[in-house]
Amino acid sequence: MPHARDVSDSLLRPGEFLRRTRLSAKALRLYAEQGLLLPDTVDPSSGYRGYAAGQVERARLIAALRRAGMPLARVRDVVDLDPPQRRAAVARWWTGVEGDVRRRRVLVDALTAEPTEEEHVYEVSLREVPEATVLTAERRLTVDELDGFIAGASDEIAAHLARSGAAPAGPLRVVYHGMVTEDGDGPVEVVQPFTGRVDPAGELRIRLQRAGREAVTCLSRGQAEFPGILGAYDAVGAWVDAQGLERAGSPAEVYLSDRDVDPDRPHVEVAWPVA
Amino acid sequence: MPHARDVSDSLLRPGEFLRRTRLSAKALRLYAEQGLLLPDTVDPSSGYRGYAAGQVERARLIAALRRAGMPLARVRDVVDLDPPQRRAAVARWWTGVEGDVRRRRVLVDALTAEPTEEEHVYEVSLREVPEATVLTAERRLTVDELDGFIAGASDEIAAHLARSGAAPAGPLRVVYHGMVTEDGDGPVEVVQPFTGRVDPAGELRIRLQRAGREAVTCLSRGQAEFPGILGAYDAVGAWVDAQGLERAGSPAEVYLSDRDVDPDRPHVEVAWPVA
DNA sequence: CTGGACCCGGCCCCTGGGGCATGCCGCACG
DNA sequence: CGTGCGGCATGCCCCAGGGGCCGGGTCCAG
Repeated sequence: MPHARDVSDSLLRPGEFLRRTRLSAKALRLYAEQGLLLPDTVDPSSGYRGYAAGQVERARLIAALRRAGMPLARVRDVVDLDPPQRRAAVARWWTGVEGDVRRRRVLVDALTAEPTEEEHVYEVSLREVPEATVLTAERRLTVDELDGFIAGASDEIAAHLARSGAAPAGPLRVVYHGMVTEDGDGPVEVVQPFTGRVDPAGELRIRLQRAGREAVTCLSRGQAEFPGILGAYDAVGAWVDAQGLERAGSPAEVYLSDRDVDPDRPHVEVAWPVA
Repeated sequence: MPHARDVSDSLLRPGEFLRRTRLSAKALRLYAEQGLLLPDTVDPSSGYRGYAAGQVERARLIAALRRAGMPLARVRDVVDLDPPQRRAAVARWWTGVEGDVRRRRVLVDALTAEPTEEEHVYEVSLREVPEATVLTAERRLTVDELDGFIAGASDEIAAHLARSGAAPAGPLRVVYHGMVTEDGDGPVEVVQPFTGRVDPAGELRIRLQRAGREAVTCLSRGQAEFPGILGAYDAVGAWVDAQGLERAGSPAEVYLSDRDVDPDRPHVEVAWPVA
């Protein structure tokens, strides 16, 4: 029999604790360093750690969460909750994971689909855009802030329109002013046409969008997943050039439907103003 | 208009290439260093990289695969395949990812399930084990080799029994000789009782398993997911002690069903020989 | 010729550990 | 009472897949 048993009948040396929890030595030390699973006692002279038998359960919980793929930072938030809250927190986290997997699956589906008629999938056409009064929010940002900004700005715009008694008149646009001409990710403008009278508020501005023509192609949600959408920009730009037209202003994405709808239905247009 | 356009009408400077592919500068340099996306030209004096316009497509493919979560090493294997093979390779990889997610989901389900009657879920009982002739494979290994060894050994055993005209007589057992008594992960033995005559082959050995008694509890697949199964070992061990019996020999897992069946059906028993 | 945009290489940081080397600790056995 | 061995600690380098910052070189327009 090993020796550690009779020192104190519930103080486990690391080796024994490892066997009971099937953690790795490195993991165990890491959790100790990070305060996630502090040893019951640490011998000040030798540095030897001792774990209480009651810590086995906590260690196994941590091991289970890690095996489920939960990051240590979140494990830290979760382990100290009481069981019902903990279950809820784990479920919330897992919901996010599943969402992420769904997004990746859409991408993979697009990558593994037979090309069928991928070439002439971008049917570009020309259309007239009437003058419109629009409520806009504009910001310079980097790629990772993009989704958050668009979601936040469109909510803000919708709320302000509702407060003012005005109504949206047409789909939401996101104009990328900085695509090629400027540095980083140039200004991005979220644009909502509306009818009625609205005052500016906070970062929201009102401007007139001039009438004009634009080249446009329509994408399903599957096609619009990054980075496939870049092909649409290329296609529209090339079509404009091929028609002998001139690109004027900045390209935009026009959102025809909310997120999370059928991936094969028309979802977004890529539009480029021409002169 | 920026300057880079007229040097060579299809040679892109990094900045322009970044905009077209929406990769990050760091990623682009990394891929160049790793030979995944080599620049068309590198100015020997300045080190400036230049990309051909035709490389945009490849870069976007890489970006898409990375966004789907494919590791760079696998991206490297996949990008150079011709499209049909590439689609197949991506699909194969994704199948593995989905399998991994399923495994994690089982764990999360177990962690988020209401405890209901978790305490007395381990119903331990005592049973007689008759003498049996068994074909076994034994090896010392570490935790990460475990699954592979068990799968390989059980296949090998089944094949050898079939070759010899013998038949399995009872479920497969995995005996953990090293659980507490020895270092690392002590020897693991895959044990298949059989009827008929069989000669030893390769690493496969034949031995007699003595009759005896064992304490045993039955687990569903959900309960058996690591590390929940450790609780079952604890429960069986504690039950043996509580009955005033003595643990004899090494604990074993008895596999009643194949993998990937209904997570709530009985799947595995944890058995501990007693004297 | 000078400013500013652009670009290079290098360094340190993150997560969640794996692996190795070097050296201490302390228990059992001879 | 020494000695050997297993357990344990510390420290260092490594991985992917980059992010971020710094110092300095490049290149083009005004």
